[in-house]
Amino acid sequence: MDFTPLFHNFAKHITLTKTEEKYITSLLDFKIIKAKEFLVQQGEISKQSAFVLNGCLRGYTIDSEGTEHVLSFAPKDWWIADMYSLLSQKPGNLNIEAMVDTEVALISKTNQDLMYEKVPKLERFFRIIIEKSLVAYQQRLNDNLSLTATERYMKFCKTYPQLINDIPQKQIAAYIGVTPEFLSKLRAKQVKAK
Amino acid sequence: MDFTPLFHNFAKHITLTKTEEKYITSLLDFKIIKAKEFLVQQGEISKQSAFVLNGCLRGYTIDSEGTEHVLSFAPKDWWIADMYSLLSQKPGNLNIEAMVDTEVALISKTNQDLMYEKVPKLERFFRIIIEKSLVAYQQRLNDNLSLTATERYMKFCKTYPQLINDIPQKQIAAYIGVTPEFLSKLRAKQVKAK
DNA sequence: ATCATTTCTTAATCTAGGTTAAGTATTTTC
DNA sequence: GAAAATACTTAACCTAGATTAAGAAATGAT
Repeated sequence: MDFTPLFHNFAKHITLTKTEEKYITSLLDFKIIKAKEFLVQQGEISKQSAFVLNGCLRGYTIDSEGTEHVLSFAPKDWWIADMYSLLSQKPGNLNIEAMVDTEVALISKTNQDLMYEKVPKLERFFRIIIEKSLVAYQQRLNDNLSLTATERYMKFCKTYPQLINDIPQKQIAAYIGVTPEFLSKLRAKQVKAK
Repeated sequence: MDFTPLFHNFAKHITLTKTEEKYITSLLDFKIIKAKEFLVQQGEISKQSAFVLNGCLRGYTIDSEGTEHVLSFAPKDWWIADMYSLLSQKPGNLNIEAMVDTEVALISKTNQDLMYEKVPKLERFFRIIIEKSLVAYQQRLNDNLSLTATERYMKFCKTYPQLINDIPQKQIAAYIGVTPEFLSKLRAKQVKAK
């Protein structure tokens, strides 16, 4: 149960004292999520955010046809949560599932609010990472409005080179917004083009 | 030049003293943007965020084919900025244009950073509104991945009832991600269905 | 190692939504 | 208030990507 990667993450934007680190540690939970198990499932009210210490989670929704849509992958050093449910305290529609056995640091909403009071610097930290996340989602929405499936796939490959070989293609398809069959067709065409 | 709506907006999440309000006011600029004029254009490095006192702005990109994609409408009481450019201080790809004559309160990035130092409560305020914005973009991305054009149009009508009659249909089309011709077809079908 | 499950590929067929084009409102501008 | 510009509609035709289906390859469980 080593939270070092989390404190490295904090250190990217703020400086914490040893005392503050100990205090924060006291508010964290550690959990191992086995492959294919869930951190949250749709319909539940989310109680916590997760920071991935190692392994990989994915957040996805299931639409009325039963099709999955991946909203985010969270490999090592990424934050993930059903922000909608966490903020509104209403049932969410996100499933957060482990793609491989995954270790996470968990912060409950209650403890996060406590942390903000006791260590106001964290308010800045989370403002900054949420800003970055917002920019990424705006960019991705824009990509979905303006790029073809092929362009989105190529962009995904550039943006997540480490994930390409580690995750099933059907998950990439569910992220860029095409069927697995069509992604397969695209890739076959690209190979020929070389 | 009346910033009252902005302080009402702050009051939704934090409480400011009169002194703090005066200090913040000293860091704001007031500007009238005439219809069809720009607050920012793609290629520029954004220097400020805007809060709409009255009127309406829209943020859109133009893709390689010359097609416009609306990322956000900002009517009265909304915040808008090219967050990517503002945070990275690199040239952005967002155009922010007034749809009608619009009055805005502007905060430069420099002054915003100053404000965070002097009035740390604002750090919380902006964390909260950015969180909400993030949830909205996640939801919208999910809608674009999982809903049909008709469903997205109906959802837009529910979400922005006040905008429906005030903005050109082609802007709604550029927001939900269809051509104006196709939106026109959808609407004709809906009218018949009644 | 073997069987079962899941993932990936290929190919034929289909469709939501795009494109092109031409005509009809509706605004804007002077 | 007439002319020009912009927005909206309709319709014929087109295409990127979906669907269906069936086989091949990879992974996992026992």
